[in-house]
Amino acid sequence: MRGRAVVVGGSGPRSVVASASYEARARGVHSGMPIAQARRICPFAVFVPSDHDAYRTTSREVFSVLGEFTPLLEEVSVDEAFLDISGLGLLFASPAAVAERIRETVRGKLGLPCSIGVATTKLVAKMASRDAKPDGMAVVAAGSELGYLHGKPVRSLWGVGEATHARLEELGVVTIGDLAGFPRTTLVRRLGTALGGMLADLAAGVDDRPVEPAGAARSISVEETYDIDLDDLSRIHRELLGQADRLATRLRQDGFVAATVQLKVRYGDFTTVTRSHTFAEPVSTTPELHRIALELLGRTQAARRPVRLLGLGAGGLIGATAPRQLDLAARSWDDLERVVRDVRDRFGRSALERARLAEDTSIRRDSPGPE
DNA sequence: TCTGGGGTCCTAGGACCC
DNA sequence: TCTGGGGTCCTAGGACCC
Repeated sequence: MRGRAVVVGGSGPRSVVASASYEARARGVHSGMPIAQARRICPFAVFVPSDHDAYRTTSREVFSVLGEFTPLLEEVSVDEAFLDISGLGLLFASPAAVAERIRETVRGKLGLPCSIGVATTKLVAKMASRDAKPDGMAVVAAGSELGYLHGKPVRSLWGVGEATHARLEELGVVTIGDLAGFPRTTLVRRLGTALGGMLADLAAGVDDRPVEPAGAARSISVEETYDIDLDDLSRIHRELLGQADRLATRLRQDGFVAATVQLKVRYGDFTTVTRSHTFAEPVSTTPELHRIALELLGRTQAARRPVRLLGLGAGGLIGATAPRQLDLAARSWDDLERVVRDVRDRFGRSALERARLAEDTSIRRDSPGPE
């Protein structure tokens, strides 16, 4: 397929383009575009389904190569990472030399091209890497960041999407240079504290975000868009059972239990609602997740309105083996008594006592356990 | 043209706590 | 009888990224 227009994505009527070769992109195909549209504008392209297992495997191989250069590696997606190479100064003649060696190694070991942007900040490195595509390298030397940034369109900034772009356009901001000329207070007022502040910084070339290796996941979710909208409640219940099962499997694989469960429903007209619930005791099993999903579903208009998409997510993730906080926020005296009994069974009679009795010196602390 | 799936982070209002 | 200030957590929606 080398040299041909190739479009990767699902085969269903509602599938979108996951990725496309540069030949296809030249014809106007891009990620997120409906496959049906891609077929219209590029009928002679090769259409192939995605193979996420293969991408995951190859991704690990590439990251493994990158990890040999530095442990300061932040994976952005399956095919993209930041590397902090500031510690490699003694081993290489220049940052560009590091980048060239990485490209050679990835090509030599895995037969894959890759593109690299080299710069002093994450933002500029990210933007330079786009300039470097396909299969190249781009360096923005220290000190030349502002000159590099200011001529570019604001939309090219990482963090400026369609919505923010539209609002900036209303302000007459076209380039990053325009943005840099705007008072920070105006940006904060119009765009909010976090976004306004960040854009003001980025436009000024200020970006001290460190390269951070990924921490634990914050949420896990599954979702599916149906080829034909669902309007049968029993079918919807069954779909949610399948999703509960998939979600439970992933939670178990990754070693998590979830404090929060979220249901997502997209109706036929594309409006999307979410309903969530947080529990004192985390959940993780298929029956639990399914029961909760049905409860949450009851607070939507699913089936009364046709359903295009269903999704189930888990948040508030806690390591499955982590010690659990006993539920002291008991909902009734019965519950409270049960908790007190449980605590005393585990830690001894003196582990818990009523505060009103606390001055009674007869209460002994006969174990070094929790107070 | 009719819009995937899996994530992260932010905002705003409200409940609740001290 | 009416009411402060500071904080956390939850919920729902939304923007953004690949």
